[in-house]
Amino acid sequence: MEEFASVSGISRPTISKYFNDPNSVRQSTRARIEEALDRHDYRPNIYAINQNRRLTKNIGIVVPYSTDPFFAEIARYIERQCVEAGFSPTLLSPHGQVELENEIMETLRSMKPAGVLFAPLGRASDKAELERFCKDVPTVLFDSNVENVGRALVASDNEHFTSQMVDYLCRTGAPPVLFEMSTPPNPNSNKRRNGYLGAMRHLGHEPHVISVPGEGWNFEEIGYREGLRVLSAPPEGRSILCSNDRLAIGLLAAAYELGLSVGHGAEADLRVAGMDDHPFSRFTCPPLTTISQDYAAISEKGVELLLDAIDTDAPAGSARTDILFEGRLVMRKSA
Amino acid sequence: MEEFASVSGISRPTISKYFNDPNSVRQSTRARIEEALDRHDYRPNIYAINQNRRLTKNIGIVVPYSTDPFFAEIARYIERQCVEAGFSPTLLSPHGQVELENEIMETLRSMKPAGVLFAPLGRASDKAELERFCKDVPTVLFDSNVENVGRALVASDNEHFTSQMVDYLCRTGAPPVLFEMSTPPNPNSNKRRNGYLGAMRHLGHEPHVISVPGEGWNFEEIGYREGLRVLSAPPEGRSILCSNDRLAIGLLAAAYELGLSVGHGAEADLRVAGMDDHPFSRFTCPPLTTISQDYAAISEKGVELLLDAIDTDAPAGSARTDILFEGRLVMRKSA
DNA sequence: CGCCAACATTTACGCGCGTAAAATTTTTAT
DNA sequence: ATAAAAATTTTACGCGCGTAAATGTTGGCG
Repeated sequence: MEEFASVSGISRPTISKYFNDPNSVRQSTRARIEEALDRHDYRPNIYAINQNRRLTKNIGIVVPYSTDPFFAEIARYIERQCVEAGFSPTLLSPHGQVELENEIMETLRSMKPAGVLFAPLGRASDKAELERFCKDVPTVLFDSNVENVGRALVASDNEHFTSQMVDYLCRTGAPPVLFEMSTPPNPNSNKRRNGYLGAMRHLGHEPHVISVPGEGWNFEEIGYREGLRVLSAPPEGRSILCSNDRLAIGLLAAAYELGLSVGHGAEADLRVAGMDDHPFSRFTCPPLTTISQDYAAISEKGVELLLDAIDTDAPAGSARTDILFEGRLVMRKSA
Repeated sequence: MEEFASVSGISRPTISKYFNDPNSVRQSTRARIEEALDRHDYRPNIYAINQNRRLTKNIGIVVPYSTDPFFAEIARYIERQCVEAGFSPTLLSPHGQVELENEIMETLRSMKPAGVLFAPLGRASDKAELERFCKDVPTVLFDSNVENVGRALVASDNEHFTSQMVDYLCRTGAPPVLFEMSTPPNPNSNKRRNGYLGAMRHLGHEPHVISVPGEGWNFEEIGYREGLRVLSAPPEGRSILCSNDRLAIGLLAAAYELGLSVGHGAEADLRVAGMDDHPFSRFTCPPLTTISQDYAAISEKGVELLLDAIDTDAPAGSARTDILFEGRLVMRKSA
């Protein structure tokens, strides 16, 4: 930088200022710097920068399972938002393992990020550790809630998701049963079950929940395996609402294998609906009726709230900002 | 570190040595350090470390499309391998855009990584830029080849993939047509086409390639849209080999919509096969017959070759190590 | 017991940059 | 034109660590 300062005829502190914010120097100075810049292609050393800045320009993004297309997609949105805001996002994922989630928090600490967007594992998360982390680093939770942790929460209104879908299914046919995991790794499932129970009762129907066994994040596999079992004697009403699209994808595969036709036509054996608008649900057989989450809105709001949190110190004890997004019913052929 | 050195009763340079390699200090010293460590939970500042080390312990991983479950999955394997070898992996993805691929190379340069595992965009890649990058940073290509770039290549034997599948399909029914994109974003498609052509001729059949239009990485969408068109008059022989699983997933959705039954039974209208063993292909309707890539083997070998490349300087002009993995035929119900 | 090698310590410097304070120059407003 | 404001330069220090060289210490060996 010293060298570059001399060849560009400008002092080093000014160059430093320029790289922190090109608009903080005079227009003519900026032009001179940028001219010198493409003659010598100098780039400041990020490590030296980050060592000396108390706050780096890094933003951590944590998703529970990066190979899940849903999380991959939303992470992609968030990354773009961060870059546009002038930050460097880093994506980390514990792949469903608590120990890795804790390791990730350690890694993040040493990255001294300006802020973190965190989609926790949920049920499995080490809440004490998470709470301690959020005390030190401005963190916005997304997708999945952990009570009283973080500066804000941006998620879907999962209760409303199910009630929306239950409304639709009841309006167009028999009341649905709920197909879910008995020990879901993610707390959203519980909200969805509550939404289902409430909506069914509100409409005067008796709720019926099918809780299937299964551990971990292999939702399609669980949906398929348990689907084979459950569908050998399809539930009365023959309308099935799956707790999420990935379970539905497995269930559809099971229905297909059993020779059951799925759809909303009179001739169909079964109606199946999911939730999340998983990227693949457009290509299932038949295409899956579902509730779509607004990826763009969630990620935008999440980043916006994080940037707020970053430049306003946490007023200790102040209430967390919680924002829930409603879903959009996507009617396809499965229900 | 100064502080920690004094409370632990050991000199700072020795502490520094310890963090670079705990085995480089005497056993008794190591014990004393580690004892002090859990009393004061000190952690060295990575930015200061990386500034002073000529080579960081970072490894860059680049995949063309991180939301594609195939790449997400292989990236996950690679990340794990890197961590086990004591490195810090960073996953980056251009999401199909060349400009972003070039930006990523810039980002990587400033990260001063020990090495990079790079799955290039392929056809779209800026080859000159990529070549320059690989001159400066030890890089191992994977998945997709760019001629004479990088220190090694670890990929699937794509020609063999198709010939393997063609053999199978011909042995069990009519010779297949090849369903592919006319302008695939990835060069592997060309290898696969060549494999198809060669295998068909070798078996004495006339090859028949259906090249459908479509841009970008929305393979399912293209497979679906063009599938609807192509399957309105199914090709003779009614055996279709798709250039990759994602196209096949779209094609299966189209077949389903058109009421065509897919399978290898006598009563089926169509046989469909894919390639890659996409995580979702077990749950298509019917489950997709495909060629599986060995994720674990590819990632292991890739990391191994990169570590080699890292501690042996590139003998200028020396030949690149190319390793191709054979696929395994996965027989499911679609063909 | 004394010697040698391996390991630790002391001392010292430098990495590339942020940043503060004071002095100076340039720009803007009056 | 002149004063005030804004931007820049000069000077100087520190961040937290790697690393080299010289010196000191330890433990095992004959």
